[in-house]
Amino acid sequence: MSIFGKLSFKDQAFKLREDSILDATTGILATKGFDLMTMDDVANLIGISKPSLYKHFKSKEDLVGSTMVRLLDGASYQLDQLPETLSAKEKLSALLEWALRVRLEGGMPFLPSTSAHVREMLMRNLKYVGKVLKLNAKLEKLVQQAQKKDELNADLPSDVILYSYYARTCDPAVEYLQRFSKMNKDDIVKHMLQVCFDGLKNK
Amino acid sequence: MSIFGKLSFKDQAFKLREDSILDATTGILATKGFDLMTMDDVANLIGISKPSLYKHFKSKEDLVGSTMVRLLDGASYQLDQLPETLSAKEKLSALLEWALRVRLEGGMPFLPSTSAHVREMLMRNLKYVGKVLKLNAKLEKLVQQAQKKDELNADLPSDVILYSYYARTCDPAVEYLQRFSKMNKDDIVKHMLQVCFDGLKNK
DNA sequence: GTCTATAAGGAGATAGAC
DNA sequence: GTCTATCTCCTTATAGAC
Repeated sequence: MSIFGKLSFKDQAFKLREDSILDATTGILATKGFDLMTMDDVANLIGISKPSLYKHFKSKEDLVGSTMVRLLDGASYQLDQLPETLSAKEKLSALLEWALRVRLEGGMPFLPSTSAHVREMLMRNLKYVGKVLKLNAKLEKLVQQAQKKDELNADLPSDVILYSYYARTCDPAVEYLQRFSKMNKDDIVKHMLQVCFDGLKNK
Repeated sequence: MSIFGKLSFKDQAFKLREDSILDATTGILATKGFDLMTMDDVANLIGISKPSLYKHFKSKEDLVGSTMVRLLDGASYQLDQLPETLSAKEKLSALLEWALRVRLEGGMPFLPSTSAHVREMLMRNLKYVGKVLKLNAKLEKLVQQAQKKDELNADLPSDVILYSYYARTCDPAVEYLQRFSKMNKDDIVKHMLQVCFDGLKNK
């Protein structure tokens, strides 16, 4: 009994440390990106040594994969939490809003759009691929529902809408607005959502 | 006279080689990105040795800067060539179309949006910065003209439109469509333009 | 499990021969 | 001006002491 308790506590502590490693990784990935993030960066940020870091994650690839998996879990959770009363388009909008706010708080985009290198690496991660496919299927369905109900443009191919939707989650305009305009976060989100669904042209 | 001729010929050959180096760099940047592009990649692709490459460009930073400057020159040239009969919005659309086609042909986006690291590097390049500011001023003016004539949404802040416009020139949806859909280039361009100006929602 | 120290390899940049 | 060979630094990853 006391052994179980001890193990459980140890496991908890281990899990907590892993979470803090993932937090650090998320922040560094958001600012420096994959290629420039070093294992030293991560270890130094949380005050452990590099070998200790490797006790938790067996490689940089593993560490980043785990980080992305956690992010995907967050997105899926958000999507599942949305009230059923929302329309398909409203759900898509709400999830995009969540993703934009995550980024504005120092998180990172959950699409590895930036680099073919990173994309290929993640595609070797079965856990990641599984979760991506599952989330993708849900979003694909939402897009098609929204098109059927004329909430989204039914003249556009579904994949054009879906890929453009993904692209908006990592739209660099967000960083530019955050850096160069005096706009607050709420206004940035509001405008990004409007641009996504209504476009740049006059209504 | 013959000396002048010889020098001029040498200069021409030099210029030609430099152009082919920039071509190679453009292609590699488009596929691998800055961080993963090595000077060996560039040298090998055009069949010269690395030291020869360094005779033309004194560093990787210099090489990439020169490549971006040439790309900016191309964009400015395109913009200046557009007939004066086009409206401000039509000019913006035509330039975006040009940028998308450049990317579909294996070129690269002309916004270093992907990486803060690359952006900072380019900002140290005075020639690059000068040309960016000049092009940016022209585009800013076009955006404001289009808003005044109600071709673009006047309710949106100008910088939201401008940054979103830049973002569309490097929209990752283009690569996804090119890779995963059977769509031809003309259709990709058409849809990307529509999504940019009209958004995802039903009209 | 944590650290110090280090191996192994990659990539920017250059020396020096031709 | 071009190449072969090399320097130097950085980064991933691990060996081995405690």
